[in-house]
Amino acid sequence: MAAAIWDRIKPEQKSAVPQAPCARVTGSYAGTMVQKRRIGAESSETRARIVDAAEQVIRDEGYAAASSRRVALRAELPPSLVHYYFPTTDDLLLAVFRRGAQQSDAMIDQALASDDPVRALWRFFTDTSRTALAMEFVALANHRKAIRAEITRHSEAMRARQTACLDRLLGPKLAEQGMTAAAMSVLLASAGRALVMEKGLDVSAGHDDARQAVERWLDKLLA
Amino acid sequence: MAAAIWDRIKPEQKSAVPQAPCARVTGSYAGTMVQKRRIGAESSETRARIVDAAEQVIRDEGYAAASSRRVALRAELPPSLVHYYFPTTDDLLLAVFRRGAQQSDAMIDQALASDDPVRALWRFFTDTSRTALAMEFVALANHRKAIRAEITRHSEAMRARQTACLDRLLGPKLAEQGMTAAAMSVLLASAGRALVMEKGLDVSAGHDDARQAVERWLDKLLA
DNA sequence: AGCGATGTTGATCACCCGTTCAAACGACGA
DNA sequence: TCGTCGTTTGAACGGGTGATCAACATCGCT
Repeated sequence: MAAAIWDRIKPEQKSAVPQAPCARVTGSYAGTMVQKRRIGAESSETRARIVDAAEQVIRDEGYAAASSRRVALRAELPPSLVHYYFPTTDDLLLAVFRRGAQQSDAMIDQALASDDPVRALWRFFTDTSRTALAMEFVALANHRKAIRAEITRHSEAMRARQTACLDRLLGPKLAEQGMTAAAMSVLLASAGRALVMEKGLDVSAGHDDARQAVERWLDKLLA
Repeated sequence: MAAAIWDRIKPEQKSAVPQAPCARVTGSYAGTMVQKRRIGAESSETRARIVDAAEQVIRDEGYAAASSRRVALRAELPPSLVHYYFPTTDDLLLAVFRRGAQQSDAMIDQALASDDPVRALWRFFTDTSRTALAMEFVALANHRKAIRAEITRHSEAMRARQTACLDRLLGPKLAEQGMTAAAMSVLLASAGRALVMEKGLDVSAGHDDARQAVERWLDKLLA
């Protein structure tokens, strides 16, 4: 009766979700912190292959399947190699996110620099493959603090850039409707995400109508 | 070298995510399938406590933390009791979802029956606690087929009900703007979800503006 | 009192996970 | 040729997880 009862009585004992069994601070030396462990070069081709595999796993099986071992399996590499390049699984996920974020940034830059920036932005927001991955990371953020911070940072930066651009392009027009560029950025992004998310669930009622409504609105703004 | 290589060479061996080690079909008897195992009554108070605990865990720590053992810990019950009432973890998650869905339905009914149904619906869409839980389930749907089907079913039903109601209330008004009730249902829901989701990430740029824009739009429609 | 249905418990199986480690491998400069 | 450094490998440790089982407790009914 002794131990078993304790196991279940204590309502809170540790933080959420698995987590590492022990801290990874192997080498402290004469008072100065030294490199905890060797880490593979960032330029390595193997490293890139691991990031690729991780992104595929997240895409295909959801972020919950993105364990270091499963990623290694997909990359056809031994699991320990994953940890050679990414000491922590968080490091790996962060690398995947950062690469995706960079690609998103590039796509947005391209959209905003095109000759029909607003509609290009709308197309970006409704781009299925990219948005689906982004949503996985949002879900991931709920219990991976390191990633959460990065997502927040990046989201805010994207919003700021889009808002500035939309304001430059449509500021006065939007004001006529009692609207701001910031609001437009939020609403366009939200509509796009919703369409993508629901499509992933095979829910599509009203999607064509909604899409048309948004596009009609854009037409009116750009007239 | 033998076994280890095999472990990592085979790119696909099993389906995604952990899963049970063996099928749960203990009792087949003389050709007829019989009850596989005893299952607790649906009316049980303990069962309700388990569902409560599961919902709390999902809310607080994300769905990935919703393991049967963690739920049991939160409910201060031995883990095997969870499996007595919910043979499969999917069963438990499904029960949590269904209860939440029922509550959502009730809230929507109440909103649509109120004397300002449209704005009440908008308030419902921006209700933080409920929407956050719903988002967890959307993420969950990516790799739990049983839950995915249920979410799809429920989402479509909700959409249909809202669309019908909005059409009755605002049909002509919406047509003036080249819009449909279905589009409005999609767009209102998407805006609400986005606000909630981003708030969870501590991203709030443009939120006040977006909220105001939506409310101004509703004002105009209801004028 | 006896008995079965219902609820509860702790132990156990087999598996997956993150992480670490010591040992090997391979290219390249001394 | 040797040593070194970056890379790769397999095994191991500790722990979490879904699921099952045999036993025990409790209650209502005959």
